[in-house]
Amino acid sequence: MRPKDQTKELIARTALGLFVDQGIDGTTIRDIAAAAGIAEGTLYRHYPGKDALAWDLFSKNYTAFAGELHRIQAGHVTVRAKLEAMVRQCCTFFDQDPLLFSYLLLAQHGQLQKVTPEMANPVEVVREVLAAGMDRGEIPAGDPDVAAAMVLGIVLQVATFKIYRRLTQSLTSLAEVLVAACWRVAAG
Amino acid sequence: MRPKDQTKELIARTALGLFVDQGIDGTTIRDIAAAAGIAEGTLYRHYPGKDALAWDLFSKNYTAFAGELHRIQAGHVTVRAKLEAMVRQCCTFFDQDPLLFSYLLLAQHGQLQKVTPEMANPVEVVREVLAAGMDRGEIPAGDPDVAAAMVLGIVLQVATFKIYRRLTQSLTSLAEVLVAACWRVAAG
DNA sequence: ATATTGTGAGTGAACAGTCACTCACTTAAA
DNA sequence: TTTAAGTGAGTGACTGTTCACTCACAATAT
Repeated sequence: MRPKDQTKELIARTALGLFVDQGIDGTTIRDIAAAAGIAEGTLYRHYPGKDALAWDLFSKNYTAFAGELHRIQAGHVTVRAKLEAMVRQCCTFFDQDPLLFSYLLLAQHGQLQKVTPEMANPVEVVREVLAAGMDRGEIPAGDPDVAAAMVLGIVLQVATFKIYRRLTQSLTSLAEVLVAACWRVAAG
Repeated sequence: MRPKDQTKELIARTALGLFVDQGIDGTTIRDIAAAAGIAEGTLYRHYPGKDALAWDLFSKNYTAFAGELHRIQAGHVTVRAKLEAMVRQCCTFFDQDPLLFSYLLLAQHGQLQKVTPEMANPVEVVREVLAAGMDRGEIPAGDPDVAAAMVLGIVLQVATFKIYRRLTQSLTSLAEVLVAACWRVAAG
């Protein structure tokens, strides 16, 4: 018998991989159990069900990432520095765990409706940084939601290209280009 | 009895709406038939099956949009003008048929693997425009895939924010901001 | 030291529900 | 009358989930 936490982690990682390349609906409990080398029933010792597994995988990592972004951003003074730090953090995250990053990006469409406003949210962190910068006059005033969308779009679409193998470089190696682009967009 | 084409169009539009707000896997043939006010069997008179319906809906509109982008871009000389025309076309498309735009954006993840290289592709159109501009020295040389990703990201993420009602303005009203941002990113 | 009991992760056949799809049939246009 | 669109109960495959059971191990009693 495996230690309990180890089995739960095995299930989580196995499901993550299958969810990313077959989709959540396209992945069955039997798929996960077979790939993890456990019985179907075992999965239910650790998770209430498939939806709960998918949601757990999403919400825990989504809020954790939001928390990291918030913490890292708080360590800098200027918008420019905050933005740079956040973009670099995204790149590092992607390169360290592309599967998890892909899942957060992919699962959004299905899970985002369950995200409550009080949950820590990466999008909100970026928006707040830009909104504060506009208030302080560091960057030109404008709609902070639009600015946040554009900045996020630059990073996330490059990540998406990597996922679909349209790009082969590491995101970290592109960090400078991305930071520069984001800053140009934000600084107007 | 309805004319054949009219029924097929009714099925297509109804499916489009359900696919966008429940996902393709989350939408059943019964859902589509009920919403369209037809019998399940009727759907099979017009489409070979559910997958074929989803693919037809995606591929026809995806390539049609790519074709429009290509045509519109060809009507301008400078990269700057080509880019502006393409961005404006995206905005117009979104505002005129947000449901269809959402579907193309959403269905990508599931259907993109069926997209063959010889199919007309909006992403490729943008990439080609930027690559040509780099060759001609109109914009600084760089990785055209990265540049295409950043430009696309700006427009698509703003569209995504609109879909999730994080933004309320029409995309057309944001066109100038988007064009300016895309140009700043492309022009380095 | 040895025997007994309790624990809970692991199992997989069974279950009830849902799905995409079929087909014998009806309806109505040509 | 002929042709084709429209119908919806029926079908079999597959789904998420359950549950009675196993068994390695730890705690307790002897």
